[in-house]
Parts: sequence; C-alpha cells; structure tokens
Amino acid sequence: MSTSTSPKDRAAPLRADAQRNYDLLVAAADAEFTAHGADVPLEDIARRAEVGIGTLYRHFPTRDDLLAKVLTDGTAIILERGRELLSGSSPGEDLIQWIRELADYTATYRGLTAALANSYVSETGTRLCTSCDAISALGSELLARAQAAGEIRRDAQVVEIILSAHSAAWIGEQTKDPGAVRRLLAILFDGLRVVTPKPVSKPRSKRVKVRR
Amino acid sequence: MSTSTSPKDRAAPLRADAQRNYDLLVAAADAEFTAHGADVPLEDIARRAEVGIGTLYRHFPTRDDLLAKVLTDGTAIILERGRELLSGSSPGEDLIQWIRELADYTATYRGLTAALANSYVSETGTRLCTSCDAISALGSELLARAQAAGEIRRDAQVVEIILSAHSAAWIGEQTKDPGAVRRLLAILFDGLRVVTPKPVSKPRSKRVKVRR
DNA sequence: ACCTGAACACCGTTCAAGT
DNA sequence: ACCTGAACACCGTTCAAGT
Repeated sequence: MSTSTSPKDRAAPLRADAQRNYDLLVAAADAEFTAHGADVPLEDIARRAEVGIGTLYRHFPTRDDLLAKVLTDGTAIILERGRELLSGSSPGEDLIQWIRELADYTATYRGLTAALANSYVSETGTRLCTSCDAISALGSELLARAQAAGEIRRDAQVVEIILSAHSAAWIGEQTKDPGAVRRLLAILFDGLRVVTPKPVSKPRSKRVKVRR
Repeated sequence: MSTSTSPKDRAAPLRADAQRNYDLLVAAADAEFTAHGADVPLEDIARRAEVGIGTLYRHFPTRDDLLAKVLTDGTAIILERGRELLSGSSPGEDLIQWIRELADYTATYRGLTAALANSYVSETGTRLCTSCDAISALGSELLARAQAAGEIRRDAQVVEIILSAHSAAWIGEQTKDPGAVRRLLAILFDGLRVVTPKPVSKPRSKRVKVRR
C-alpha cells in the first residue's frame, strides 16, 4: 500500500498536482476493484478519485495498466515467495506451496482471473503481461527443480501449472466455494506428484536403421 | 442442426412467419457464435437473420436462451454419451472419458466457457443452467459409480469434476494450445485416480465416550 | 504540462407504432 | 399475434478547450 511511486517507476518528476491525482487514482482503483470487481466502470474510479476521466486515461491508458499498478505489491510478494521457496528443502512441495499462494494472489479481486489469463496470452505486451512473464519465469525454475529432484512429473509445463492456479481461482470466483478450490488443487497436486518412471534407456540397444 | 422445433419444445403453434424468423435466428446465431465467439453482438445475429432486434428479444429474452437453443444438439449428445459410458466396463476410465468429451463440448464456441460457468452457478434458472443441471446429474452418477468401484478418489465432488472440464476448455481458449489442454487433463486424471485407502475401519474398536 | 468534461462510438434493452 | 426500429441507458475512449 506504500504506492506513491511514479508511473514508470523512474524518478520521472511529476508535477505536484499530477502526482497527487495519480495517487488518488491508485487508491480509488484499489477500493473500487475490491468493492465491485475488476470490471468496475473506469468512470466510477475516476469519480471516487474526484478526477476527470481524461486524467485517468492519461495516467493509465488501459485498464490493465491500472490493475498492474494496484497489484504491484501483491506481485512483488508472490515473486519474493517464489525465490524463498526456491531454496526450500523439498522441491516438489515447494512448487506446490507456491501454486497455492499463486491461486490466492490471482483471487485478489473478483473477475481478476479472466483479466490475468487474457493478458497472459495477449500479443501486446501490457503491464499485466510483464508481471506474468516474471511469474512464469519463477514458475519455470521451481518446476525444473522439482522435476530434477524426481518429485514432479516430467511432462508438466509451466503454462498448465500457472493456468491451473488461475483456473482454480476462477472456479472459486464462480462457485464462491473455497472448498471446491481446495479440493481441486488437491487433485491437481496429486496428479503433479505422479512421476512416470524414466523411459528405461535400453543400454545401447542395437537400433537397426530400417529402409523406408 | 435439425432444429425447427418451437421455442418451448411444445407444439406451441407459431405463426408461419414467426416460426420462420425463429429458425432464421437459430441458424444465424450458430453461424455468428462460430465465427465470432459467444460474445458476438446480438445485433449482428439479428442482422444476419434479416430480422429486427426486437424479434430476437421476443424469441430469446436473454443471450443464454439463444446459446442454450443452439447447443441443444451438443447437450443431447453429451448426455447420451454419459448414459452410454454409465454401462461401460471400467467405471474410472468411463468417467474420465466423459470429462474429456465434456471439455470438448464446452469449447464449442470461443468464450462459451465463461458463459457456461456463469450460468452454472447463477441464481436465476436460465435455460443454460437447466442443461447444466442435467449434466451434473449425470456426472454425479458416473462419479459415484467410479468411486464405488474404488477407481476414483473419494473426496472428489461433481462441482470440481465438471468445472475442471470447463477450466481445461477455458485454458484452451486462452492459450490456443490444445497440447496444454491435453496435458492439464492428464495431470487432473492422474490426480483423480489417486485413491486414498479406506480409513481402516478398525473392527469395532472400543470407542470410549468421553465426557466433555 | 496537465486537467476537464463534452462528444462520439458501441452495445444492450425496451416499447410505441405499425402490419 | 408478431414485427420493426427508433429511443434510451450504459460504458469506453478521444480530444478540443481550458488552466
């Protein structure tokens, strides 16, 4: 919540009133997203911030930019947690724990999962997407480590892992039943723990080259 | 595609022109949904059917009604398949196969998953929801049978099962990667196959009733 | 340099007028 | 009984005019 950094996170010196409006917008956005979900009319946010709608667009050209800003703290935390878990003692469970926390993060606002998933595969590199990239990078590391330790199935890829967390959160949004999320994740995790034996590399079996 | 039944599926005698418009609307809706996804402007559908927008609303008060109508055939098929599988030889795999087909069904139109999932938990009993009820009923049967056979974990519930299919389809929509869907389902299914041993019902262990 | 809000575009939904 | 499309509401986005 200590978010009075400037738009580009550089020390781009904003005029005093602009900085003030910027901060008001971020606070208003957080409040509105929390209260009415990630699809709340942008106009409502501007109104709450007591700012013209044009000002909102000036600072945040797209809704995703606003979402990304408001999620900054959460994103930092989930990334930090990932790094911590990366040096945990049980690679498989470390990955799993991270996914659990990722699902929570994804549920920050109602309707957020759709926005996140969209940006996750959108062509245009939005801000939200940038966070996603960092998150999948970390996911890759955690996954690779767990797979190397032979604790997680080798045919799993980051996309599914990450989007699984998303979809669990999505299911939570739809059903409003935290139990469903918990149970689904439990199934998923058990599935992830299933390790197919390494294809018995037949010691130099005479592979005959066949014609045609 | 043989869909010239009347709105309420009764022989409610529609006036000839009304029936014609109705059929045109269904055909147009199918075409538009296929081409532009489940969110296509209703106006586009009316235009393609060469019918006033009011006529569309008269026949289909909500977008869900239109979706439900256009999905009738698919819904019937998935239900029928479920019944077939119900008398399959391998309860666990029968359930799993059904989920696979359910995921396909859910992907009929781009953007359909969201609509389906929404209606799945919506309060107001829309048409779409009605289909969903039938589907979960069948899912319950398949699941119960598989669990009774000891082939599927006992803590799984229908909601997750169904919504898992939905979310797999959803992931397909997002990533446009059929491989991701396949891999996710594989993980999920392995998770479903994990059967925790029945809590060893200690043969009449002397359960002492404790005070307080 | 930044803010404002009117103006425009777009889509959903209703309803008075028509046949 | 049914159809039509103008009319209204709503939200996103832009931009000319203002400070």
